Amino acid sequence: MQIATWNVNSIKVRLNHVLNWLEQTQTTALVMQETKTVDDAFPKDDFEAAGFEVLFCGQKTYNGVALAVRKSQVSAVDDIVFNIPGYPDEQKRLIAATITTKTGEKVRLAGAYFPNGQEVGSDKYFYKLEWIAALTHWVRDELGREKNFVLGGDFNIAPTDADLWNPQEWKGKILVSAPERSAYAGLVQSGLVDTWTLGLHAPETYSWWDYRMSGFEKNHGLRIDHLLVSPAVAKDMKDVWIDAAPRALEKPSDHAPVVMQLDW
DNA sequence: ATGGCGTACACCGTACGA
Repeated sequence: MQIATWNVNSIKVRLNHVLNWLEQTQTTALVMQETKTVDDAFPKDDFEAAGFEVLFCGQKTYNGVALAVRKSQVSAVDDIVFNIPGYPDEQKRLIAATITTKTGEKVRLAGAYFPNGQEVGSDKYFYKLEWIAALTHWVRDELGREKNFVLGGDFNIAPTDADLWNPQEWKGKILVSAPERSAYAGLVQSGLVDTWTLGLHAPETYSWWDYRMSGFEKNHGLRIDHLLVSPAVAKDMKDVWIDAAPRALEKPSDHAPVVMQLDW
């Protein structure tokens, strides 16, 4: 069983990339961010025709999240959540559901699009920190309820300097500031395992590259998309990687999928 | 210091991203 997260930067523009990638990789469940479309315009029929059940929580122009599961491998999708319970928010940034596989495994899967924060000290920055605090609170509750839990998404945080191609230029800035990194660590410490720390990875492996200045060709990237899992899931994890191939296609998203393979 | 590129909305440019 394979679970992945991908910031698609517009589901309408990226629809064929996403469906082709799901077909090629045979991924079981995918959470998507920055769908950038209202629910009425989400390409639901295209996902269903490709064999997926899809849930989505979107808005005009910005943000928006979705979750697709392969029907041939999943028998039930329950307890759907749109946005953080108890944290009223116009911005659509969280989706979750409990998935039961045909082999009888049950996993709570959440997909998150963390606020970008724009600039340290800005209103958007404080919203980012507040949003992460609310998410952390919710995750703690969820972990008490379901032993198999996966949180994937665009976290908009590079956890260490090894996750930046040019750490000296990012020092103290948005995506790397100490309060953001500390919020990331706090989220992990609420009872999750950062899957990236379980494997050996080539250095300079990133999940995002700027469209400008040939960022991808030069591998001038950041690693800001992550998969965090409960200990029970970590125990059955076989591998985790970033699939940079879709970033090399025509009209790519600026993010690449992060993928994890489970022993299920 | 700025913009460089891409997307959305809808102006014929602005907001936003990371």
